[in-house]
Amino acid sequence: MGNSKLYKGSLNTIILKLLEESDKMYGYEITQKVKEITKGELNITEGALYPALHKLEAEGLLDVEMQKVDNRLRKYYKLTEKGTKETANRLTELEDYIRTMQTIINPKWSIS
Amino acid sequence: MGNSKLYKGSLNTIILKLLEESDKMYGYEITQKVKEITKGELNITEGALYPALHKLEAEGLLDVEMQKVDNRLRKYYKLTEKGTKETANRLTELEDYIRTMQTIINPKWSIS
DNA sequence: AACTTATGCATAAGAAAATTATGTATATAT
DNA sequence: ATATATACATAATTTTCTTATGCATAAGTT
Repeated sequence: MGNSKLYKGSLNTIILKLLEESDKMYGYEITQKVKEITKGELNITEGALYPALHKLEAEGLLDVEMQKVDNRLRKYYKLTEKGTKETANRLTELEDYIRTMQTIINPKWSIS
Repeated sequence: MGNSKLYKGSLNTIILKLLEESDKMYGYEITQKVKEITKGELNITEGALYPALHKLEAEGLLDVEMQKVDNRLRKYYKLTEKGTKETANRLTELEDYIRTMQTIINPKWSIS
């Protein structure tokens, strides 16, 4: 259990990105989707996911809608307008971070 | 101050990578080097750097050597043998993480 | 029928790794 | 004289995880 690869700070961006793609999702669905697209590399733990969702909701980035399926309760989350804007910012930030990391890992300053 | 871009967990890998490149460096030098190669994007704070260096030393990944230059004390750090091996691991891990993040950000599963 | 795994949510305790704020001290530039 | 740069360090706090636990229903297994 635990992946030791989920670098702190990126979970929120992952959630926002998935919601941008899929319109609305519920928590458990997010964990499964991440596991699927990363081929098991990333396993979002519930202890990290649910508090993160609650926080994003509290910040006004997500809206919630309850739905009962097969006698089990689901909480569907979707981006608010504010959330859609913020998603773009967070993605840009993550892309910048990745580019920065690649600059350090794969230094061009050693070529000259 | 503070950059909000230093995703938690990657600082140690950055330090190790720089030491792999430069043989030996002192703390302040590391902050300046990172600032330089990232064009000011990443600013390592002292409150993060020094405890990180102490921890890496305690783990046996770094060796220390004091040196007085211009009446100011410098603590030069260099990789131990163990540190060199661990650096390779951490870099692989970071590359995996970056690849995973790119899979999520830039999804191929939306093409089909 | 009993048991395990999957689905679905939640929270609390603890650890890890930052930020922010200090503190000390010397050197250099204005 | 004063501010900025160099050089280290630590304490308090915050953020963000992991790990552990709890509840509840559905589906599959022995």
